[in-house]
Amino acid sequence: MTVIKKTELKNTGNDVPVMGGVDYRGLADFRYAIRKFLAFSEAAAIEAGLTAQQHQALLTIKGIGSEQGLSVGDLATRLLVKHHSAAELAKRLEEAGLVLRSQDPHDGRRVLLTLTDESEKKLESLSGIHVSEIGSMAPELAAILGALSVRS
Amino acid sequence: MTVIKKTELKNTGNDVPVMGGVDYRGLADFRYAIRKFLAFSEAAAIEAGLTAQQHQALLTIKGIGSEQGLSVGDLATRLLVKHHSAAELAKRLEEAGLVLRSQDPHDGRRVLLTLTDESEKKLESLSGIHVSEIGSMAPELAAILGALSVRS
DNA sequence: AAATTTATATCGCAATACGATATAAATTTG
DNA sequence: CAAATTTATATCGTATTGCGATATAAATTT
Repeated sequence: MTVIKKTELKNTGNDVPVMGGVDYRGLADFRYAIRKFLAFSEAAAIEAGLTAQQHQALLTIKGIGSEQGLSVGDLATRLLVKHHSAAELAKRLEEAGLVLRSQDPHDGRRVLLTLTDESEKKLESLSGIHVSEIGSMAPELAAILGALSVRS
Repeated sequence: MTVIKKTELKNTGNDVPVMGGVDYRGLADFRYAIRKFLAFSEAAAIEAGLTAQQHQALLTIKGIGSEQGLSVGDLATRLLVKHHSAAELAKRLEEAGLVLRSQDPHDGRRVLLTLTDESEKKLESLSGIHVSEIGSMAPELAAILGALSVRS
């Protein structure tokens, strides 16, 4: 692992980092891109009367669940949170009238979540906006990823 | 805006969504990819004795800052948080011995943040791990982005 | 020199994910 | 087939963290 003094490879612009050095600028740019997307997304969700978490839960239920819905456990798996965190999220969603809970007929322990008409509409609208935004940011993101992957 | 009954376009596998429909599955996959990356990153940071926020702050200071450091305000801008949230983060970083604060000689209001030797080492190690991980996930992410961008 | 603007800091609050724990249904086992 | 174990969800108290409101201090404008 070659360590080079930072004074020698300081990024003062869009320079390509010195070979062998760690591309801190590229990594920082990648984070910034992710944060920008998440900030955009949260603002859109809030605008629609949802929290960012609620929006993502709805999207997961709709995108990953079957016709019968998605279980709380599967929601947790997909959101990468603990099962009881997903249970709490599901409770809040139900209280807000955004999901319906139903017992899985094949397994009484499981609770299946489905969207309501209201959340269905909100999600459809939000999803359109998001596809557009992702389309706009994709080239930049691809460039960042490419630059980071070259010297790895 | 064409609305198609969900029963007609339910994603039961890796099917390409019906033309004109919203690609909920693709959007959900994109979110999942982001969450996986962030979860990986947080675990790596914790492993190194940092919180995810501290790690990202260090990366931003190193990747975006000049030789003299990065101001609290610029850190806030890049992390997309409010200025006082960045100030609190900076305070915690200093308490943890991960950054040094110094007054900007050209503007007494500004506080410039620089890494300590310890955080410099931690960041270098973490950054190497991250470049590898990003290299691994890049193809999948590109595929998801491509699929989402095609029908937009 | 006073007023305004800019940069950072402090305080109390709210949201949310977590660990520990509980309940209930399904599965395994003796 | 009943007891023990495992699996799925729910509840409670706690800790972290970002925010709004507010404060302080330095720079800039008037």
